[in-house]
Amino acid sequence: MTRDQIDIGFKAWRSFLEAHAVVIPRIERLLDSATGLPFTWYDVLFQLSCAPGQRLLMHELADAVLLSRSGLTRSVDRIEAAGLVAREAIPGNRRSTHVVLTGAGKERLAQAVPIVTRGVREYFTQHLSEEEAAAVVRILGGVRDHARAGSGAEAPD
Amino acid sequence: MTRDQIDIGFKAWRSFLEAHAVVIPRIERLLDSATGLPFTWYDVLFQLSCAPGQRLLMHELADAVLLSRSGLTRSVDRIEAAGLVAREAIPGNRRSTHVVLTGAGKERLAQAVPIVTRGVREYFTQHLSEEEAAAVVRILGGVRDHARAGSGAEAPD
DNA sequence: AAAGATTGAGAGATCAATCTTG
DNA sequence: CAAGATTGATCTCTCAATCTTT
Repeated sequence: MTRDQIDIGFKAWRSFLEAHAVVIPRIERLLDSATGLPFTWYDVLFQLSCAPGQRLLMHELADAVLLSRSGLTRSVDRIEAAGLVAREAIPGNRRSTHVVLTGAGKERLAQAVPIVTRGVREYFTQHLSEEEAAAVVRILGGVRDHARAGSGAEAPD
Repeated sequence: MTRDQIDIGFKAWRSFLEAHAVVIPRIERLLDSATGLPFTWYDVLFQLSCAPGQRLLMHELADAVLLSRSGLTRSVDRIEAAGLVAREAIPGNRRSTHVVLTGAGKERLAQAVPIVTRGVREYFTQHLSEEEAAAVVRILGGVRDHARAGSGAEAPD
């Protein structure tokens, strides 16, 4: 790796960190002021809505929403207390639990989706041409996949 | 914006979120196990080391490290208690404070830099060609700059 | 013993309110 | 009053340890 590559690589890294640090709070703020929903709650509801039967096992949901197992337990506690999801026992499997989207959860998500969609477009996709979006998918998708697979000994949880 | 653009834009957004969610904990883990330093501490020390006189005002530092004002106050409290930075009064300006890197802070940073450099390379820049890194700088840098500038009414702090 | 999920303890972050200085 | 920084209250996350089921 040449000197220039090191420099441009470092700049890419900082752009990545800074874009995240700027965009995420903007979208959280937008979502909260419009719906009172934290972004992490939104992600839980959204991932459940994408799943068949609108339900997932706790550990499947943890993987989907990019949270640790214990972090998800706390989060689901709160979202369940708010009535937007429910834990359901699974017949014939007493060590796993399903998390299901409730009717109230669906309604709340339906309010939130257009807000988030607007925020993501305004703060992120608006600046990307189709080619650039494809480049981001390829580049950052590759980063994600390699980091997940690589050096398995360092996997969390 | 066409239908395909919406889809690819959404995929780009998810890749961005997921890459961050996977890579950051990996690097935090690496840094912590090698030096005992949290990544946020590292960033504070690093930003100070880049500044002339190795010192910055609190609000300058807050901008540099991508943390809220109050978040930085707490963080500097802890780092100062550990002896790695010091607050210094500014002659002729009694409402601002300088944060300065101490000798111990420099040593600690010197240990940490190669670790972080290695982690960033392993989990991030390794997968980027020079062209791709330049694309990331251009694209995500643009996202960052527009989000910072745009819709000023929503700026935090 | 391993998988799935939860809990206790502790650290860190944010918002809104406050204090001080200019 | 505005700028700079801090504090109080609250929320959420993570790690390590634990409990239950297979």
